[in-house]
Amino acid sequence: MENILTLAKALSDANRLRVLMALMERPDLCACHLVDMLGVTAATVSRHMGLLRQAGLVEARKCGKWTHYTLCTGKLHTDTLLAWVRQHMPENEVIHADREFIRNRVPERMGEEEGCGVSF
Amino acid sequence: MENILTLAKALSDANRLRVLMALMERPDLCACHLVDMLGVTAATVSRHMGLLRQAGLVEARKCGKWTHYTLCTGKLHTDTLLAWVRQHMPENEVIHADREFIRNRVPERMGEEEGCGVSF
DNA sequence: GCTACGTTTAGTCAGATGGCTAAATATTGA
DNA sequence: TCAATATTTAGCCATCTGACTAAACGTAGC
Repeated sequence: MENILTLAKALSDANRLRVLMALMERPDLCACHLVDMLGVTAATVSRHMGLLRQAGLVEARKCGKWTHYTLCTGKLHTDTLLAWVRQHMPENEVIHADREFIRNRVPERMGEEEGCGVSF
Repeated sequence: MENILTLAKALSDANRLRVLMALMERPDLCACHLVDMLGVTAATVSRHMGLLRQAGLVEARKCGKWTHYTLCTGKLHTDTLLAWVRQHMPENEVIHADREFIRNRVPERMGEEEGCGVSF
């Protein structure tokens, strides 16, 4: 039950849902992108990502100064849950704006070595 | 997003998960059964059921003095979500005990007219 | 109408949650 | 080493949540 509870709580916040949708649109976003996209402080992003990581929904990869996040794949229960989120998330303004933000402000391919490659 | 948020929050409580699992085991439980099963007050059960109802996961049917609850079916997003819960809920002690409770203390077929038919 | 019983609502309280700022930590580059 | 930048941790505060009690509401039966 703990596992399901942890996953449900991880989805129980609008900003965390936005992050998950963003990572479906563009894997490998780094924290500084999420700070700008959500409009909250780096500290707040850090805590949200910690929760998503603890729930097993995302994994972090340190790349120099930057931390890149990716959706976890390969586990049946989280794969199914993320598919459910993607399928039933309505196309609202916020999600649409986030998608635009990513397309306009986040480079298509982020270098493996040189961090996120953009300064905001 | 609201809808997904509401559903995620509905699943974010151990007692509500127990209720959902109980309703999968035995549809049509009435509030007094849930009061005994969860070991909380009727007021608390009432609020939990209100949240589950608002989320579109259960529906209530008034039968004389008693209120019977059933899982909502027929909507893709909630059907999928409930299937996910059923499939990935681990067989822990609490869930097992609840199942035993239902088998031992809740009659197999509850009358349509005469309420839940048991007194505790 | 009155009583009994099941449920809901109102009001209160403790603990969890999400946000912030400030300080600490880690890494890059001069 | 020192400064700059990205992230995390600690500490604080406002709001949300889940529990309770007490009171209100609804229905059945006398």
